[in-house]
Amino acid sequence: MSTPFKTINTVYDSLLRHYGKQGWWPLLDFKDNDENPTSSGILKNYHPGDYSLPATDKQRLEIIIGAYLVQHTSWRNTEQALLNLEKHDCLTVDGLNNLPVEKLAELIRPSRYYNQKARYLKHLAAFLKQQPVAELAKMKTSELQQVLLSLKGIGEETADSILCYAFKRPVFVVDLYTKIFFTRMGISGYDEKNENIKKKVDAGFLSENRYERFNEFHALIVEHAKQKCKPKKPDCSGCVFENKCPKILLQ
DNA sequence: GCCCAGGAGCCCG
DNA sequence: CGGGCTCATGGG
Repeated sequence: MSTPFKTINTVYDSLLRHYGKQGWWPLLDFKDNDENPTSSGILKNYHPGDYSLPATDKQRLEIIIGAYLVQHTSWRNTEQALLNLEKHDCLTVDGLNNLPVEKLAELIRPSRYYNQKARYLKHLAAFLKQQPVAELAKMKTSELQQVLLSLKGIGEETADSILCYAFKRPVFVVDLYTKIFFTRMGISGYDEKNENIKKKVDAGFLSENRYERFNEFHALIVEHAKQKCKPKKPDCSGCVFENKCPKILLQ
């Protein structure tokens, strides 16, 4: 299935106009204020339009850990797990390395599969002790992607999320929402390879402000999937694409 | 009670 | 490779 790059940009523009800038990736503390490191209990710290974030290695690490925790988990539960980690000074490489895996599992319990994720995060922390986030940030995107994919608990989607939101690389994150939305819209086939879907978006986003567009597009698709293009029960009435979407069935 | 959330590893044919 | 199973919280 071939999709003109014009279509990608039209869909992106419509989503952005309708939903606005999404402010991903949310951070507990985006002021980097040492006097108030725990974000005073505020939960959804989105930062719409501020693409200078993340600005520190601590913030990058927070996003990387959040990317593990959010797997197949609501952001609400993920936030709680992150707040528990921050409260116990474990949103750091050393903090994680000094924490027994059982205690870690306890702290991240609100996120699902916490025993598994605790093991993976211990593995991550041991790796980052040798290869700090600051070093990863210097790597080429393709090399960094291979490194991320070599870690237990990081698959294709999580690797791309980390590349885009923690390291600000121009990478389009393909998730199940994306496949469903694109299929219904006739942009891609449901069984189409992620690599092919990425190529279509890459071809569309050739202009300036590339990173910003990759950042917003995935976040916008997630928001649209939550509100309207829901996986099982799409709510097409009042959808931005109500009159344009061919509503192709998923099979 | 049901349903679903910003997935990945592993094992098998 | 692709399908099926496991992991195992909390809100609506």
